[in-house]
This record gives sequence, structure tokens and C-alpha cells, in this order.
Amino acid sequence: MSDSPSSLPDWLERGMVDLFPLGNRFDPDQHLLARIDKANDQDRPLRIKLGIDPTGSEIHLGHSILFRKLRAFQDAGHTAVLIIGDFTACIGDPTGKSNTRVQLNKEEVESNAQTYLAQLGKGSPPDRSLLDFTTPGRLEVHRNSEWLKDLNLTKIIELLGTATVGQMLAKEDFGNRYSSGIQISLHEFLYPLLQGFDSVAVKADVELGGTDQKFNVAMGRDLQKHFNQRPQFGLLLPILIGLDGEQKMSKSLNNIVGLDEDPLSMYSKLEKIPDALVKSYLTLLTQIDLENIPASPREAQKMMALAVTATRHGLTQAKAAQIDAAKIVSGGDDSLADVPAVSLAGLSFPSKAFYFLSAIGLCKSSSEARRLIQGGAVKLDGEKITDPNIEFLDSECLAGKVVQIGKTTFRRLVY
RNA sequence: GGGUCGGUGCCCGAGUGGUUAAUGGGGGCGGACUGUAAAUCCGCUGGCUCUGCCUACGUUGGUUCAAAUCCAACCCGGCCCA
Repeated sequence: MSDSPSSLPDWLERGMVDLFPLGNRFDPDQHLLARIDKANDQDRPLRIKLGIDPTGSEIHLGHSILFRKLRAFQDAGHTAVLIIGDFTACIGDPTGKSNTRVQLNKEEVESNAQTYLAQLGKGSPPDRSLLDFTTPGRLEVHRNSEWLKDLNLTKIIELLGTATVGQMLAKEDFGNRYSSGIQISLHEFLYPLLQGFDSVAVKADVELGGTDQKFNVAMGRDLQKHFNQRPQFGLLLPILIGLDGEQKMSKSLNNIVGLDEDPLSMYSKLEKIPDALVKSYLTLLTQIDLENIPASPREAQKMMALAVTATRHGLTQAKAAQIDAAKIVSGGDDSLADVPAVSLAGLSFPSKAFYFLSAIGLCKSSSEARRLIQGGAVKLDGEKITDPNIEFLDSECLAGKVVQIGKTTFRRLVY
């Protein structure tokens, strides 16, 4: 950390790709540090906005970059304002989409929202959760339907009047779609405006977002000015590249590490990551000093996998996962320390191999289970199963054993 | 609203009456190899307690012994015109 007056503290700067505006260090409208100083003088925490659209049910490491930064603000004494975009989710953020997004219904959105909150650590102590849900004054959770559902047409027209078609088409996604003849529905133009209006509604001082959110965050500034508020700062963080090493981490691209994954599968996925990503994962997902990255690429992968797994599961469990992963790779038949259990309850016996694998949810379908068995991917207590029709007469034959599917999926069968 | 072209499996894209669960490529998964990987090679890639039975080529109906393939209406999209 430099002591030059305008340099940002490390907790704020780490991983950051853009902060705007970035002008006069002593103007609270031009420089975030001035805004922070002023807030401290007035003994008032800053309000840090982060909006999430509850369009999926699983939070992954890519999302967690933003939440980690939000948490850093919380730990520095500021207020995290988490906005669940229950209303906007029904429009669909056009950002990064090449097609109009499907609209979700209210029930799906609310159930996704609950799942999100649980994954962020609602109900867990602050040291084990992604966000601090317990310290008073550190977190507000809002749904944007609170202020959006009752907007009347007059207000909506006022919002629409603040932006122009030219501005909208200047936004990359819209521009691309427009010029390549892909339809843009009019309601999609409302999305950036409504996201911007969220900033007005919560009086945000800072909005966090991925780099793809710059347009929407800037829209928030415009609207705050329009409604005579002090405009927010935009703090943008990178989009995490997924396990494939090429595309952004995204469930639909099947390249994610989910926050709720067990230590072993988390570690196993992470230690396989392309070498080029190791540094960015360490930067964005841990606090580790980047000077300490081992020179050997393999060692660097392991170190990163251990560190990232530890942020979620603690160092002890992460180390156990590392040891287990090494055993798996070496093919040794030592028993693994921590194998997630899966229940045999509900199976009917006699039970053929392909049937129970799909019935307990380890394979997507019984056909897939057959294929995997025939492909030599399935082991029971280290012994390869080759016949999908092999029968197990009762749960005694299975209970306590460890099923392995492929190289990294292990489950202990229990009653 | 008019004209025109088109809607095939996760994606792209063949197929224009008959062993077609549907060529090929991408992606994904599994196996071998390896620094776990990547590259390469091989296999798999609709569902079902499966020697068989279902469901599939925008939707619905029709013609036929037989349709993704022919006909009709409808729905959706691109382009041109208004």
C-alpha cells in the first residue's frame, strides 16, 4: 500500500478494473476516497449497492468476486445494500445476451432469491459466510419490486425521457444486436433505466458490478443526478473466466465451481484449472500475497486450489481435500478422509446398478448410468463395475461402500 | 398488413416419403496418456429397473401400409415493401 494521498487501500483496490469517476482527490463527487473521508467525518457509513438477478439458483465463484468486495466494504464499516432484482429479473438483463431473455415468473424468482441468501450465508456466523448478515448496520436487503412495482406511467415516461435511443444503441449488446438484425424488444430498454433507478431508490454511494455493467452503473449516476442526488461511484470488477479457461464462468456454460460444492470436488476442479488463470483466481478469490505464488505451475495450481477451497470450507477441510485429491490421482486405494454421503433411502430392491445410480441422483438418467458403466467410469469400493444390470439384493450390499464416477465424483452410500 | 425465405437433438447443420433415435462438426461426458491438465488417440452423447417399450425434427390436424420429409391451418423469426 502506498502512502500517496490518492492511492486506494488494498482491500478496495484488489482485483478492481475500473473506478469512476476518478478526479480531484478532495472532491467527494469526484473521488471515492474523498467520499469516504466525508462519510467518516459525518460518522455515516457509505451505502454500497450490489444488485443480483435471481435468475438461477446456484451461486458460483464468479459471483463471489462481487460479494467478496461487498464484504470488504462491510468490514471497513460501510453498509452493503443488496438488491434482489425480483422485478427486473422478470424483464431480463440484456447484457451479454444475444437474444431476448426469457422472463421468469414470480415464484421461481422468489425461490431463487431465498437460495441465494442461504448461499451468501444468511443464518451463518460472519466468519463462515460470504456476507456479514449479523453485525448491525452492515447489511440491507431489498427487493426492487418494493419501489418498481408501483411506478406509474408518468414516472416511467420521466425515466424514459432521461435516455436516448442513441445512448441505448451505443451500449454494446444492443448495438450488436441491432446491427445484426436480431430483435430488441422495447421493454429491454427499460432494464438499464430500472437498474439505475434502483440506485436512486437506495441512495447508493457506490455501485459494484462486473465490467459488463458499466453502462448500467453509469445510467444509475445519470438518474441520481436527474433526481438531485449525489451520484454514485462505479466500481467494476472482472468477469471471472470459467474452468474451461476461455469463457466467463456461467452455469449454462458448465464451467463453474459452485459455492455449495463439497471441499473435494471444489479442490479437484480448481487444481485442474488452466495455468494462465491461476493468478487471477488468487487475486480475485483470496487475500493471498501474490509474491508467494510458486514458480512451478503445478504447485501454483495446488496452492490456489487449496487457498480458494479454504475460503469456503476452512483450511482444515481444504487440506483434507488436497490429500484426498492426491490419493485419487495416484490411484492408491487408501480410503478418503471426507466423502460426501448419499442416502439409499427410497430405493427398491433388488436394485440393478444403473437403476440405483440414477435413483440416488448420481447420474442424470438411468440411460446415462448405463453408458457410464459400460464406458468403465464407475467403481464401487475401488472395484470397477462393468455390467449395468448387476443386481444388489438389499441395501446391506451397498451401505457403507464408496461409489466413484469418473475421476472426481465420490459418494459414500448410507441408509 | 403484403411479399418472400426459414423454424431439425445442448449449439451449428445435413437429410425433402421407407431399418432414421435421425449423417457431419462443435461442445459435453467417459477411457488411455500426462504435471491434474492441455495436445493426441479411442468410446459415448433422447427417456424408461432396457434382450423390449416409449417419446422426438415449431404447433395442430390431414394424405399414406409408411412422414422430419407431401397437404392445410396456425404460431414464431429473418429479409424486402407498407
